[in-house]
Amino acid sequence: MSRIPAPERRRALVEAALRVVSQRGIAQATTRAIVAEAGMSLASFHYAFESRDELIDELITTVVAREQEAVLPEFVPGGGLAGILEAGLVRYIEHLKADPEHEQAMLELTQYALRSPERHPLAVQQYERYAELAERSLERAAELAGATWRVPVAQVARVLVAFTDGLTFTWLVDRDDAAARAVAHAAADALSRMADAP
Amino acid sequence: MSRIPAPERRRALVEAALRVVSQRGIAQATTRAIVAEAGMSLASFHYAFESRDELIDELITTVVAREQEAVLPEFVPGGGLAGILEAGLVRYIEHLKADPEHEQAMLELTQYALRSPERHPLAVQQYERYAELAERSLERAAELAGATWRVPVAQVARVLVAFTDGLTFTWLVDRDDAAARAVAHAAADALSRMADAP
DNA sequence: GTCTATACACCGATAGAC
DNA sequence: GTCTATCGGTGTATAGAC
Repeated sequence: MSRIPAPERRRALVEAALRVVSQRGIAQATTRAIVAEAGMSLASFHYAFESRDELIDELITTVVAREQEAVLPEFVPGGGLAGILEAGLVRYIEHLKADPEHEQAMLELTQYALRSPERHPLAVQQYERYAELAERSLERAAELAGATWRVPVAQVARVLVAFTDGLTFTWLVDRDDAAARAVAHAAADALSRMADAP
Repeated sequence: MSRIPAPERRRALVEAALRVVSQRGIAQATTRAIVAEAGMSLASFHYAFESRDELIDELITTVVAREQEAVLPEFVPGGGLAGILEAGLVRYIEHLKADPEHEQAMLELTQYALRSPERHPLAVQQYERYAELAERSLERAAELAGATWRVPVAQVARVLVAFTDGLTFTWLVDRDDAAARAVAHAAADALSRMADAP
């Protein structure tokens, strides 16, 4: 393979690693599996990265950094705040169904990070990022509904993250769409009660 | 080591495996680590079990079978259904704080099971069991409050399981007790609205 | 810089002495 | 039945030819 600058090679390996983790799980994401996915030789890996751990760390930070707001609230005429939130959560469910492996990979990476003291902060960062994204969505939702958050939005955001996590985890187990929608409905209801309607 | 009947040896190995998974994670739960924890030789393992996979399967089924109702609702005078549910969830948080590694182990075992088609049914069974336990708690809570579930209890139970999972996962990341209580409060609120007050 | 070949540790599993 | 010793395989990481 021709000469590729190290940063580009790192990016390619991170992308390959994400695909392997998504498709086969973190336990199967060995350096050998990753370089095979990237179409590289094993030695190239250790030219670009010090160790497998270094790659996993970069994988987590990369994938978290580019995480977008999954729940973009849209105006739902007559739905009120609860309706807007529920629509957002239903859209998240669609996103989850479209790429379940990605969400499963994220959960696995989090759990992996939780197991080592050095990596635990990565998981914390990850969830701070999630909370930040949730906060922005909640602010926009309240704006659309003309409502005001009674509880600090940051606090509401953490509840939303927890609800989303639970929804994701249980859906990954049973793949029950109706149950997921019931969770979305209940969660939207609970969240909307943390705001004052206009 | 003196002669131990096979079933007893299996039990001892399952208990050792649970301790290893709890303390170090499933990735570190190798047969060698497990027999060391159990104080046995490596060969004894394969006398009691065909393979490591067989042990993991038995670990999951055993630990799920003996799972108790974590949330035992108690009567909270004047609290109403929401108060009873919230008190139950707060008690679950206490349980989680008392033995975080156990809940983390359960989540890891579930995720591990999700990754192989043969084991996926184990995860489904696990969550059916959770839902069953949740259902009983919800029935008792409604009874205590003199309320009636408007939505089928089985459906409410699944929402409760999802909320509990999300609460667990996020708390394991940030260890933020106040945030967990906020989730408990919101969840109890949402659940109570699925019932008719007397 | 990139490869093949290999070092070395540890994995699950087993053979064979007792 | 229980052990020690070992097998074959795979993991991460590296040496050395090109």
